[in-house]
Amino acid sequence: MSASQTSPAVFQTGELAKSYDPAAIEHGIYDWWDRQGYFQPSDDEGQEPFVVVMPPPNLTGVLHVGHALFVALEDIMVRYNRMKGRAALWIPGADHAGIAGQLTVVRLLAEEGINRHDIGREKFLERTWEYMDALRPRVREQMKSLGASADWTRFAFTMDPGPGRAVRHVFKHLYDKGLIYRGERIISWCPNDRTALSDLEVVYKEQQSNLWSIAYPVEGTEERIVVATTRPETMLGDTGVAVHPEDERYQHLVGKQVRLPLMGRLIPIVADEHVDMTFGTGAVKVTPAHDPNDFEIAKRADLPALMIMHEDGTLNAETGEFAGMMMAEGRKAVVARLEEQGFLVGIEPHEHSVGTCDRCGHVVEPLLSKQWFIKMAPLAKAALDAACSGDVTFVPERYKGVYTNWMENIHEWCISRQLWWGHQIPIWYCDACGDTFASVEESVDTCPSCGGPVHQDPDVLDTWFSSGLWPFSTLGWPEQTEDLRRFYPSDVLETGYEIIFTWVARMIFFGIEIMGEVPFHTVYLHGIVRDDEGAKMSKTKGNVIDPLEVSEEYGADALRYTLVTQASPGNDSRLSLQKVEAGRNFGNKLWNMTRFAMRSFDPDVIEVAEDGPARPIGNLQIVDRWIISRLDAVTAGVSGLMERHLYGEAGRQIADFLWSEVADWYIEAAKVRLREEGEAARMVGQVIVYVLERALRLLHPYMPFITETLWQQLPHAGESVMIAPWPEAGERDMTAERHVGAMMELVRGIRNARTDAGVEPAKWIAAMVYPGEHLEAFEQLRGEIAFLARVQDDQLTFAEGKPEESGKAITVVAGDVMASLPLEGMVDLGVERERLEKELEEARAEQQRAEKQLSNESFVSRAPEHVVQAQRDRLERAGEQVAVIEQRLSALADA
RNA sequence: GGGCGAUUAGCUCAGCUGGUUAGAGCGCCACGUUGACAUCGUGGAGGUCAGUGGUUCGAGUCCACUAUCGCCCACCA
Repeated sequence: MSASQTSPAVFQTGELAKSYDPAAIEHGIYDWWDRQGYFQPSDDEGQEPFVVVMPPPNLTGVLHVGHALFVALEDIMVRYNRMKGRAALWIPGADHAGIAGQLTVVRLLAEEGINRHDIGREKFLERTWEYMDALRPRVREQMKSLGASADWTRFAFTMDPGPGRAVRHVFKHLYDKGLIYRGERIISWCPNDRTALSDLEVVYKEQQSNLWSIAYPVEGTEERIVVATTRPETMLGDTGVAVHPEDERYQHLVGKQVRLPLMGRLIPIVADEHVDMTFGTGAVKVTPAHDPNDFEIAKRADLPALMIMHEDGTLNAETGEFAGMMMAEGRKAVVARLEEQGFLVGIEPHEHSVGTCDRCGHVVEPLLSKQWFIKMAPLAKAALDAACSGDVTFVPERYKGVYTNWMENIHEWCISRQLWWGHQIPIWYCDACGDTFASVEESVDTCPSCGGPVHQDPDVLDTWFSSGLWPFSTLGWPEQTEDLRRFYPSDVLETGYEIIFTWVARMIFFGIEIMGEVPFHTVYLHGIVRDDEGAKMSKTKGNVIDPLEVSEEYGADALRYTLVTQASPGNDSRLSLQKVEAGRNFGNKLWNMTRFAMRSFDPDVIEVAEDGPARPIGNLQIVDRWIISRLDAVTAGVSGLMERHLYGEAGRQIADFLWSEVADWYIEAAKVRLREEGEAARMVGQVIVYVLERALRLLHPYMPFITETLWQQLPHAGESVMIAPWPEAGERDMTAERHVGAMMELVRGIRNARTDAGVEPAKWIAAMVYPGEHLEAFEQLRGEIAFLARVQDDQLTFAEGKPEESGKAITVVAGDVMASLPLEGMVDLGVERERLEKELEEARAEQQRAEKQLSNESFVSRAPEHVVQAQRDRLERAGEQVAVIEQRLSALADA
């Protein structure tokens, strides 16, 4: 079956539509690529793999514009490396999203009036799977519509059997090694979601609150000791008061007891170094079960921990009259009662940060609880070394510091969650002998030690546990698969800077611990895409830009191009529809350039070599040599930028080349020879096709759909631009660049002068040009110069020397080239004088700048020769300009 | 309390290893339907590159400090 039979209709050559319609071309191409098998890496062992593991989007909704950004960036990396001849593999996937996932389904059920506890765990999980299964293909389709060249045959979901098995193996490995343990400590508890959270799932928010001072009567004395707190309700759980051991104000009280107001129980006054003598009264209440510091103090002073809260955030029976109130309610009631009984001795406004749940926003309560933890110190050490040694590098580099700083101050990771949706902890308890053991089996029936009945720990793992295994769990680990052997470690991990800790760090230490090797060598970080006013996009604010709507209207190509080129690595960016529109306009420009090319000559006469249209040789005009040289310069520059991950700059340079050099100058100049037809036209065609085809290859990673469509229109070699080789840069032709540069300056100078003199744009004029060293070149460029500057062919003359006319003419000074435009009857001498005076001022300023530089002795002796020479040339040219303009001005004065 | 980033044209941003007169898109002004493109073309206006000091022959670019804004981290009762 030939490619043309199955290829999309838009590939059929023929007249292109007058304007670019992204929707018309983007549908259909993707499936064709897929059918061609381009998304899968070749089996060729000779090809070095290039692997990117996609950050798996949560299966909780549709994609947002942040997803579009990572798709664009990663796809650019993957397509570029594929064209470079690497066996490119981009592994797509999706995440079950733990709390977020469960919450989504809980809300959905709530709409049906169903509470998850009524239907039970099993039924709830069934519903969750239904939801996720329905969403999975949608997310996949959305990424496809953005052009993601990912290998869908390797698509992975964190809750699939493979990744699930990896989770159990890693858990057992760490458990048996003593790196996972169960312990009772203060954790962050979300009363709304009724689960423990890790430090990273708590978001601190500054809140204006109060600092309440409470007097605790010291038993057996008349004294009262005053403590300050931001959470007065926790006093119900106080089991002590602490002061600094060296605090002279309180030394006599240490060892005595206070009677806790409202509760009436006696609690001791203890000394602890942790207390800050300078803060508040220097005495602090100790609530071991609800504050991490207090818990530590209590451990040292051997104070009991008293829980005062239920898991739903209500005060428990220990709190007496306050039982049943929510913590916030309890606060008001406690304060009121304290005041009533005369224990409240002060309230002052105080700003402090309150922990909230990252997922639901509810205030988080510190709580003593028995949870599963990972001992981080040993894992962090290796992960830190990897960054310090350069095994893992960061783009931009500054994030290395963010990462190492976190690794150096790492805390234990609480991995158990009191949820239903997620990987159930593979720990089993024997009901007979009480044994606790980890198992890699999905289900265990009997205790391996005594054969008694067992039950599994009901909790699930933090969703980031499975995400942390992603670089190898997606490749089949713990099975020693062919994929694992060939594609681990991956090359670049591209993601948002906001998940360096939650995700990137964890993949690094898991990778090193489990695989013995870092999971990737480069971490590329992107920023947040904000709205055009710099605000984060959110559904509640109503400022979200839906990437799919936008790409439907302006094209996925335009969206991708815009997202990537408007941003720089690691920085936030602002997106607006206006910007995407500019991207679409660029697409239209490209479309019309190709359209012009294809209708200007017979494609059959274009010579095509093995790797594409043949590089034109032989009878080349200067402009041809110029544009090919420019293409080579851009190719080299862009390749270098790609290697350094400067994708935004690379994209801008490609577009800039196409628009302001190929379209604005080469194609315009080419019209002259295209009129001639025959061999001249054929040669121009060869050059245009060569340049366009190569530039389309450079642009392809950014705008895959339009480049494929247009590439198929042009004479080409191979099936698809997607698998065409990345262009190699040839030698530059500096001579051609210099001459054409001078020509461009001259043309601009003439156009400028025409405008200033008020010459009608349509009028063909006469010109006497003094090309200096460009004489020979300009003779060759005569037709182009005449056409571009709108000078009548037979009225364009070249002369040696400098303009000396005294008649009614306009003098043009353009770099080292000058011209005189005799415009009999059209020149307003006053206007011309004014214009020349302005030019004279500029030329003199230029002359002075060069003089100043050259008069600096140390500049001449210390700057590199070519820099000094450039100044000398500049001085000479400015001098000539000044002379000509002065001569002309004096001639005008005589007239 | 520590750390990081930003500050360049009216707006949004580039400017990679220091080197002529600092660029782009959008917006603005004037002109324009010349055989690809009005989703366009030609020309133009618009910047003491936040401030101060330093290094250097030379600084938007490197260093130090300051200011403003933003972000991250931290067991700030």
